[in-house]
Amino acid sequence: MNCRSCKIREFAIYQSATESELDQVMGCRKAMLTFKKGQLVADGVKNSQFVGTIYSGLAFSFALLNDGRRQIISFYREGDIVFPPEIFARGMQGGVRALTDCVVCQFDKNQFLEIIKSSNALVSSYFSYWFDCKKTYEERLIQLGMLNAEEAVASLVGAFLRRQRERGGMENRITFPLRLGHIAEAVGITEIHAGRIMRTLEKRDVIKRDGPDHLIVDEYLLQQIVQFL
Amino acid sequence: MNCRSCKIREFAIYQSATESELDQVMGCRKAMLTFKKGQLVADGVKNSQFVGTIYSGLAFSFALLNDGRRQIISFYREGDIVFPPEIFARGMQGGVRALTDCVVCQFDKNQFLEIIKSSNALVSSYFSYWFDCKKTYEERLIQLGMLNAEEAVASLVGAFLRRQRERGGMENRITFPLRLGHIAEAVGITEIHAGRIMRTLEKRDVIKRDGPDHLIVDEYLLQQIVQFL
DNA sequence: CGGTAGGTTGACGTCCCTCAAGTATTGTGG
DNA sequence: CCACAATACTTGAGGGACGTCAACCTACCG
Repeated sequence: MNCRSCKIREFAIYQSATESELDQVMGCRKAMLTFKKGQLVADGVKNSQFVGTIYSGLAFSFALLNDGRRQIISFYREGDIVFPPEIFARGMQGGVRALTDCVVCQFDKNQFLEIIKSSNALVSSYFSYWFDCKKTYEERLIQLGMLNAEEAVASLVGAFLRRQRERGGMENRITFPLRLGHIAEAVGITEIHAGRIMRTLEKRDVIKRDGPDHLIVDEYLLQQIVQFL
Repeated sequence: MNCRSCKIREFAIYQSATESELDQVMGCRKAMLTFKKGQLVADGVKNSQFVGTIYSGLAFSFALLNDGRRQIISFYREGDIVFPPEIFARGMQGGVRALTDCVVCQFDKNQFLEIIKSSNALVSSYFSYWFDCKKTYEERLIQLGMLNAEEAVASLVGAFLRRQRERGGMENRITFPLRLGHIAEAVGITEIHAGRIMRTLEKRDVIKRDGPDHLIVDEYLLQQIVQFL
C-alpha cells in the first residue's frame, strides 16, 4: 500500500506533502494494522512511540474513571491522526478503541514529527490541523457544559453529518455506527436516557434509523434544536 | 518593555527562542494593552489578525448561546497564548474577557506564526504547547461529561492549584478570583448551585475562603473528591 | 446614607439516573 | 433452517441532583 496512491491522502495531515516528502512519511510507517470492532487500537501508556492515521473505519478515544465510568473524548475517521500517548492527562486510564472494523497506519512518532518540522508546508498543515482540533474540542465543551441531553445528542449527530459532508457526501443519510452506550458516554448521560432521546428525536422526525449503522437526518429540524450549529 | 528581560518569558511559548528570535518576536508586537476586570480582551470575529500573550492577570475565553447562556471554555494566565479568532467554531458568539485587570501583548498573527515556523526549536515548543493544550481540553471534557457538580468544582480548584504550583508557588493558598457566576459557567451549573457547593466544600474543610480572590486548599481532601486528579 | 455587586437560604419543579422487566435483533452451532 | 444465547434496545416507576424563583444578607464604595 503506497502513500502516493492512498485514497485517503487528501484528508490526511500530509495532504500538502510533495511526492518526496510523502516517501519520507512512508519510510517511517512501521505497520498497517487491522482492528476488529471493539478492539483497543492504542492505550495511554504503551506504544507511546507511535502515531496513527486512520485509513478506514471509525475509532474513538476515551478516558476511564476508577469507578468504571467511561467518557468518550473524540471520534476519528479516515485521514484523522491519532496521538495515543498524549491523550491522557496525569495518569488517567484510557485509550483508543475501534468503533467499527478499521485499518490504521502506524508511524514512528519522532520521525513523523521531524518530517513535518522539516517542511514549511507540512508545518502549516499541522498548525491548521491543531486549530481545527481546538475548535472541535471547544464545541464539545459547550455541548457538555450548557446543553441538555437532547441538544447534546442532536449536536453529536450534527457533527457526524458535517464531517461526512466535508468529505464529499451531500446526502442526509449518514454513517452513524454508535450504539446507545457510545452516545451516552460521548454526551455524558446514561444509556437508557440516550435511548429515550433517540426515540423522541425519531418520533419528531428529526432522525430516522436506517439499519443499526445509519441515520437519515432532517437537517432543518436538527438545526432548530441546536441553535448555534 | 523588552521581551529579552520579560519576567514571564520562561512561561511563554517562545521560552526557547534565541535572543535574535526574541527580537523578531518583539518586532511583530503591535501593542501592549491594559484591560480592566471584566473588559473584553478579544472577540471571535474582529482582531483576527492578532495573537495575544498574557503578561499579567487572568483572562478566560467563553462562548455564548443565543439564549444568553455563557460557557467558559478555558482560563489563561501569565505566559499563556490566546488565539482569539480560532476560539469559536462555526459562527458561534464568544470572546475573551479579563477575569482580573490584565496586561496583554498583542502580536501580528501571521508574522508571529512565520517566526515560529522559521525556527526548529520554536516549532518544537509550539508542538508541545499544543499537546499540553489538548490534554487540558480532554481533562475538562471529562470534568463536564462524567463528574457531578461537586467533583467538577473540586477539579476546577485543583487545576488552579496545579497551575500555580507549576509556576513555582508551593503553598496551599491560591489565587482564585472567580465569582460564583464564573464557577457556574465554567462547570456548567447555575450560580446558586455553585454557591451551595462552595459552601459544602468549605464546611468539609476542603477549602477556606481568604478574601474574595484567594482560597486555602486542603490538597489531600481535594484529591479524595476528584479521584483521578 | 443609599446603591451596587456578590453571596446565602428555602421551597418547589424538572431533568436525568437507577433499577427492573421486557422486547427486538444479531450471531452461532447443530 | 432452527434453537439458543448474547447483544442491543424499550418502557415504566420512583428517587436524587440540579434548576428556578424569590427573599434576604453582607461588604464595599461613593
